Amino acid sequence: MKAQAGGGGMADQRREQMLRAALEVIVERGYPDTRVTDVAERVGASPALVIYYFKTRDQLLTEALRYSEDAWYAAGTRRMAAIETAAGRLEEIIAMTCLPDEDTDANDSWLLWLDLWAQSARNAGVAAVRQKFDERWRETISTLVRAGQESGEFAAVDADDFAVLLSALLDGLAVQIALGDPNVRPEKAFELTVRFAADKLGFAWRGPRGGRHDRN
Amino acid sequence: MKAQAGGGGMADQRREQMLRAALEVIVERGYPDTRVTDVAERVGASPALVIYYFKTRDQLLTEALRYSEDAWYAAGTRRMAAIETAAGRLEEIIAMTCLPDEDTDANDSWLLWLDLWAQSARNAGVAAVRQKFDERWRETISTLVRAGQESGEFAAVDADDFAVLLSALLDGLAVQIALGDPNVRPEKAFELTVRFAADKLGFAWRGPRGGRHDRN
DNA sequence: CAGAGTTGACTGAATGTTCAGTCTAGAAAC
DNA sequence: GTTTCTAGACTGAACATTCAGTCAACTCTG
Repeated sequence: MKAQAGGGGMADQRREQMLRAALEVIVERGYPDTRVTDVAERVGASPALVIYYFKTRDQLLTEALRYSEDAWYAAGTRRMAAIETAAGRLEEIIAMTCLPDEDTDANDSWLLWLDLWAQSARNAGVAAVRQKFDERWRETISTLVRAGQESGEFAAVDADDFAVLLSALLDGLAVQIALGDPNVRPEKAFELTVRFAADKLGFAWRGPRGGRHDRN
Repeated sequence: MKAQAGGGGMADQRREQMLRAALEVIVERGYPDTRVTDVAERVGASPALVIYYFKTRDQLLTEALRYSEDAWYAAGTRRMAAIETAAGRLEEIIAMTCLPDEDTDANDSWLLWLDLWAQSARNAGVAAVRQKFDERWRETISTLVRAGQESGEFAAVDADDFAVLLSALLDGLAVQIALGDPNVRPEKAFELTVRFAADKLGFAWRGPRGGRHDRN
């Protein structure tokens, strides 16, 4: 029964395992209803061990959110690095939030965001995670826009304003998509958003992708 | 539901008092941490009485959310009725979600929305409230757009697509505003959004002005 | 290299608290 | 005098966190 410690980095592995388990539970039950016991069960350990690693439930959950956001951001920048045109990179950003994806568990990210926002209102730790993430993301967008402007792909709009607008739009659409609103299908949301961006930034868009994942 | 009418709806008054109290507590503590006792205390009654009226905590909270959304929607349509031009009405809609307001507790609405969304993911009752509210709101926008098109104020864009876009944008901005993101000030959000709408619908906007919601 | 000591991972059984919801019975209204 | 409203005391379950200690794998030391 008891999986005893083997070699050295057991602890780190265990921690990460718990973080991932916590994310699963948060998606299933929601942040406030995620119990230490749930996480413990999922990694085949006792609740006491989870507390042993994270000190408090709140620390576990906050760290789990940070872990998830970091992973999402990293995946995003990794993907964008593989695309040459600014327009293509922008399209990828939009696709990441609008379109479900099989590689990552991006699907879960949406639900996680809802919890992240709701918790941010009262939990300082969570608020910090969100703040950092949002800033980073808007920064990514505005940098991308400036790059496109320098290369002549994009028109001369205010990059920061555009970043605020686009990120807000994506957030709003993500809510609808996460909650499965029948009036806002992912493909539709994607198309509307790209059209919006193309219109604002003045680049031509070649229409909806025949099949997404025409991987570079 | 079993409003016995009879001699003065004391019961109805009590109910509404409790609903309002519940909303206050939800804003302060968040939906999941709102206790029956909190609501009872706020109306100077016993927890047992609150349960007597609402049967379960969940029913109380769900009904409170519905109550709030209905009130917000009603306030919105009431205000719009007083404005003649479609562009003016649209501006009012945007102002309602972006700008803090002294009459209503609209400020609270934003935080309420975050909870509403997060709960919608797992609570069917709350999900129903949200679904209905969103649909109604988008309907309001698209109807307004069509009216503006008939009167020649607005260009011929797809009204439904525009409604999806605008409502998502407003939702996304509401998140930032609700959480007090320093990079997204209310006035800025308002201006960006009106510009977006004016651009899309092809009407002229006379720029930000102190004339509108001047409370100073 | 035996064994004494040390450490890190781990657990089962409390502990204490927090709440939603119930029960009993009294007060008010009709 | 029955129905409606109300409170106080209580129950029962759910949980986070603590505690005291187990167990195996190490590192010394003589």
